[in-house]
Amino acid sequence: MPRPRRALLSRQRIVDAAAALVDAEGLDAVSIRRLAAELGVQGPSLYNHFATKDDILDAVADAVVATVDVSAFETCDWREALRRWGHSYRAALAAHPNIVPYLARGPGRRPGALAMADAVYGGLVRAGWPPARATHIGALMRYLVTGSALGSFAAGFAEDPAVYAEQYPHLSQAHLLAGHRHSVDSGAFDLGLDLLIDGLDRSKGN
Amino acid sequence: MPRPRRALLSRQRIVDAAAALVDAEGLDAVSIRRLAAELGVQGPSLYNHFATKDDILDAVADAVVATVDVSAFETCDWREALRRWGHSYRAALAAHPNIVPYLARGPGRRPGALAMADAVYGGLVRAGWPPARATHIGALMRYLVTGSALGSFAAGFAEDPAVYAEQYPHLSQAHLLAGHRHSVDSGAFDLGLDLLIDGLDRSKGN
DNA sequence: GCACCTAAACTAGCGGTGTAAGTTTTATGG
DNA sequence: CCATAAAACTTACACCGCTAGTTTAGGTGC
Repeated sequence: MPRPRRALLSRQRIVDAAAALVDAEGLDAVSIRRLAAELGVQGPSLYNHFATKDDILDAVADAVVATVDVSAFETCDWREALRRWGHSYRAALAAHPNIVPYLARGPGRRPGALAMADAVYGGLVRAGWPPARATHIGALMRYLVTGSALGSFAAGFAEDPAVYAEQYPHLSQAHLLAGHRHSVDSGAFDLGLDLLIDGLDRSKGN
Repeated sequence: MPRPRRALLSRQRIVDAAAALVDAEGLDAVSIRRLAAELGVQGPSLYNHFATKDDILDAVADAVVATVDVSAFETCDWREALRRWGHSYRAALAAHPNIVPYLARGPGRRPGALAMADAVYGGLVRAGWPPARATHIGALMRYLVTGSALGSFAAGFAEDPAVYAEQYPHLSQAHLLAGHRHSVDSGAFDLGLDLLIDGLDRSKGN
């Protein structure tokens, strides 16, 4: 099949299909040939629209980041804005967990990530934070969100109690963690967000 | 070459070579054949010692985690212990940044990670923290450390100011971040650790 | 001391990967 | 109306993780 009368592909269609495939079957399921097959096309055709496979995944990752809601920095107190942003940020990653390892890898210099950084930094500076401090706060939030979205802490423990009995005396209840996985992970995140915001609030007056 | 008079390989030698290769050239440089070549051997020979490539990388990751110093939980106040552990944990990952994306991916059920969890959880509970809270604190620290070790925040910004001028009004100074990369990243981590410990300290009395 | 079994290397090869090169046909701009 | 660019194609390369089967050295029981 030479050039068709109407284009079969577009950047948007490719990104959408890649995102769906990542969500459904994970990062490893995304190969050029497999993705092309989902689009009814041969593998190398994708290179007419993207230079490399990573460019495709970059676009998928950025699409996820672009869904984060930063509007609170326009309308709310900085405390409430940080809280809403943090929850929205984490929720966006949690909605597409399979792309998170990729997203966390490289620096996010794409439009969605930059727009988010712009809104957050601008909001914090407008609220009176010194630039250096605003940078640290933004970085810190990123650490917390990506760290929590990346690997479940609770899932790191086997469900078989026998694993711990012998060698790890304090982990005798650890096998229960996997069952409460979501509440443990979100509880830890909420704790971190609270400590962070309260601590900043207290330090601001000084 | 059939079986040699003296074994050429051992699990330890393979892990050491893999760690060196990861450190020197990154995760992508580690292929079975390449790693074997470093060891003066053909690729499939490695499968006499490890079942899969991931098993090798797991061992590398666990060796890094095993270097984290948790002794402070035996000798110090929980506040100081958390601080020392946090710094040691982050330093261990920062010393081998290329393995971090791999480490952050999967659950760490290997001996080094479990020993660390055991010491931390045991220390916090001994200090009087309720088990659920101790779990959250451990998880939170992991989020902070892996989040900060994983991707440099500062490196996410291009050094070319022109990138920002048009579209991102608040990021006009962002091109300077890459230059202060380390101080920005460690400053944000230190801020987070301080806020976390101070906040916990204040909440403990209640 | 010999037979046996396992260990640890090998070679060959399968199916899959990302991507480069070159081909063909269609759509479009000067 | 023709030249050019676009968008699909096919072919092919070098590499990937891993399996299977082979060969020989080392250690163990009779």
